[in-house]
Amino acid sequence: MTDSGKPTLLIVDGHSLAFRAFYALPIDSFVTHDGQHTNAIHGFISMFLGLLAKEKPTHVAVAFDISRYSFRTRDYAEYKGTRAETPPEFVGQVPLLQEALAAMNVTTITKEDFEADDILATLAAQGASKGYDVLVVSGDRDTIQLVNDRVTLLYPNARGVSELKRYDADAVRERYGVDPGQYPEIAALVGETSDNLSGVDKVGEKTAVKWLTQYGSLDNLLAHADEIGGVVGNNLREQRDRVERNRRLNHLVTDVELPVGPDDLERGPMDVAAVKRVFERLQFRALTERVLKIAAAEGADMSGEGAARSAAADAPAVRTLVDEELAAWLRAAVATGDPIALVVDAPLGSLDGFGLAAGADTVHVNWAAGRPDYTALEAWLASDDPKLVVDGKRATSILATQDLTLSGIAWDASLAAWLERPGSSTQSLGELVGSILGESLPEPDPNQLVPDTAALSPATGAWYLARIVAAQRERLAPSSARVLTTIELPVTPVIAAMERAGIAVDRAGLTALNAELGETAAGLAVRAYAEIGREVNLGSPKQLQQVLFDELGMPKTRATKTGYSTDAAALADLQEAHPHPFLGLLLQHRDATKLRQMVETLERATAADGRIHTTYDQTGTTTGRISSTDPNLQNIPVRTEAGHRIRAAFVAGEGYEGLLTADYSQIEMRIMAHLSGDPGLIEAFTTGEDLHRFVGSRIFGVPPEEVTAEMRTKVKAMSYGLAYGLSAFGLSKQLRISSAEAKQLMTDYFARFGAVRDYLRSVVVQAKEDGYTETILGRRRPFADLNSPNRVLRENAERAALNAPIQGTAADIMKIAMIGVDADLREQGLGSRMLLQVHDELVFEVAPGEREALETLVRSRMGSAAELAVPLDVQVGTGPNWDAAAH
DNA sequence: GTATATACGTA
DNA sequence: CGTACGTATATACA
Repeated sequence: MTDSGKPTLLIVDGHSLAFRAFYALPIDSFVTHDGQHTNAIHGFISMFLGLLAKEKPTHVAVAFDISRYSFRTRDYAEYKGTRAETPPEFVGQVPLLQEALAAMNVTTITKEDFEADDILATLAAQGASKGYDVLVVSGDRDTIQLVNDRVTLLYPNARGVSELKRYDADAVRERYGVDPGQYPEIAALVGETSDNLSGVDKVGEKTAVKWLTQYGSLDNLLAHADEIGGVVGNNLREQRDRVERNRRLNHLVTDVELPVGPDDLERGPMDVAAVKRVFERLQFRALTERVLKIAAAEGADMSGEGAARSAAADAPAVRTLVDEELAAWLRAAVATGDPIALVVDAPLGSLDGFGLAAGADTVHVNWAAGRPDYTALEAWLASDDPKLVVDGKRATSILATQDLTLSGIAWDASLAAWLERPGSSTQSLGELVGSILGESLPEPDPNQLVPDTAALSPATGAWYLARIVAAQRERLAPSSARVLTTIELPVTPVIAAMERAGIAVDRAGLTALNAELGETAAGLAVRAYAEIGREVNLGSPKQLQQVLFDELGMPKTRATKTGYSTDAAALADLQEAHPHPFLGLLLQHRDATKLRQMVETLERATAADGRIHTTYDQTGTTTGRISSTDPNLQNIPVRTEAGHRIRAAFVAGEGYEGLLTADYSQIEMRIMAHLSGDPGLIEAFTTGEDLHRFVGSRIFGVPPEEVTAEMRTKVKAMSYGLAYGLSAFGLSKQLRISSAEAKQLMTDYFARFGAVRDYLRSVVVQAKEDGYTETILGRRRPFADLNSPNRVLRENAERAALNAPIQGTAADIMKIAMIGVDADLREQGLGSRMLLQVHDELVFEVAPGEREALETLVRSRMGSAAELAVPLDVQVGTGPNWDAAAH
């Protein structure tokens, strides 16, 4: 800060910050019309403007690396050798960033044979000696060594570049336990993965600090290395040369010859015309306003250019409304016809209030349950008047706890963000502000018990939300917007209702099963111990490896990162090659323990109402499926005997006559038949013959009745594997047949169903061209690695791309069916309700006397959810519990 | 306490 | 060398 009156020198490591920004901001959200990616530039400039505003530096420079080669790579060729190729989307961003900085009249510095950090080190040393307050901004930990009384480091946190952590000498001492100057000694001992510098094995920060504290310096430590005991001591002595090399390399040079010194870096007025030109080319809008605002404030010549528009990025003031004021506000806001942004304020899960934004008009409403004055608000919430929300399912659920209905959701920023980038993790409102608007919300530091920043008003949140939605509407692909409005928004309340309903469980049954499985497991463990003559932890892969490979001398299995596999498949192989009773007991023990654990989880998850309420994640998958957590009810066992008993514990609740399950049979294969248009496969689904028998008869050239069980098994594995990109190798492994036979099987399959192969190939080709796949309903999934030079990455992406339209279309169809079923249930005034969704299966609770009506409407809605070239077959079953209702 | 690796349940 | 998930345990590091 300049409070001291001293000049402040701000020096930034351009590459490291741009690179951090590149990974912090979505690649696809920042692309100019001509395809130039700009996310790194945007993130950097946004951060940089923040620094100018906050730190008010009098002198500024940004240093860049020239290449990945420097005097350090000559010393140690592998230095930074593990760094991946520069991502293609990053290419070109640095020169543009340099142009932007030039327009802003910021000096950029490079130096052949040195890294940017050396430039920072040199300028920091010069600045400090000339009496500047120096601020170093870098994402490279080596710059910690530059910190002293005059020099402060600003270091980005893991999330990106929008927040910088301030390291003065005290902060470094607190964080690392040593003086800044000694940090490189820690780093030398520990190593730096990102620079490809390995440290002393088994030595982490803690040990390094302990040693340095004890011996005072690295030199002294090395001189007394023989005093250190244990494995680490040995490692230190044996790997001393690594330490010395690391220390040599992480020392930053403070006397690089530079064309400029600190005094030459005084900030001058920006070239407003140039700023506009460059920023226009980069297609930055909000950022242009920010930079022009700063330029104006600093007295740049704005003449003839028109002053920057008034502060659009400043949130308007918030009013808190009650009673008639609120009713009037809602009337007026609704009358405009524009949607109102709504933020439900419930940080701890219970409703505290609302934030509303209509244009720049932002209001806050405190919630007090049962207050009659909220009639207008309640009516508005339940109305079709358009609303913009974030995390609509959570909003819906929280309102439901107060018997409030939320309708009229016209846009959900969370769903839109997910549809645009289904691979990204779910973002909070604050994160969306960062990733979409490139701004940052003032958020309280989560590490502070007593926050020093006031929490953001939900009304201001709503104002940001409206801006986020505007940006999303602008850029979301039309097909994705269609998926949002026709599938995701309408299915949200259906999912929320399933969560609220939960499913009843037979607690006594679970408890009994738990005890029984516990005894079984204990008995199996005792017998297993007897077989090997000692007790081991059967749940520890490490100990099992010891027993199997060292003590029992079994042949080595598939290699894992930490040794050899002991998974079920590996144990089955072992049993064949080297039979031993221990193996069978171990497998049975695992099974019993796993199931027992699952039963216990279910018992613990049972709520006071005797039901289990899972949470569905509508934005948790890349393909469009929903996932289930706390507990996961989409992976309840089904195949084994004990699995059936667990499912039998899911029952109809009080007042219901039973459960009904409805599932799509072979929906993915049907979708594949439709998408490929393969006449053979389409016929398979229209003849009424068993699918795998039909396909088997074609492949093996025998009549359907002569397809043996073995043939059917092979065909089934082949068919299902196709949609996953299964290889001949994988097929041979799974079926335990020779790879020649597997290859022949695939050849025969494609000879009969050639269009399937053509289709699967075309999916990948098209995805390579477009950069994304699309389901029948228009749901997109982007792929980055389809053209990667890295074969593993590329082939993984190819398989995922091949699967995405199939799995995704199935997910779309199921969601459409759920929307239809839910609508019918309400329209027909039925009391039956939807409880669970397991990807291709729905579970319902049947109200008395409604079994037939329910089955009819479920069959109808599920069967007609999509019009494919083959029929959608729906299997329905009913019974007192989930197991009995299955078929 | 947190992160990683392994194993395994479902569609 | 088969897609998509979530959860549990052990283990190593803090």
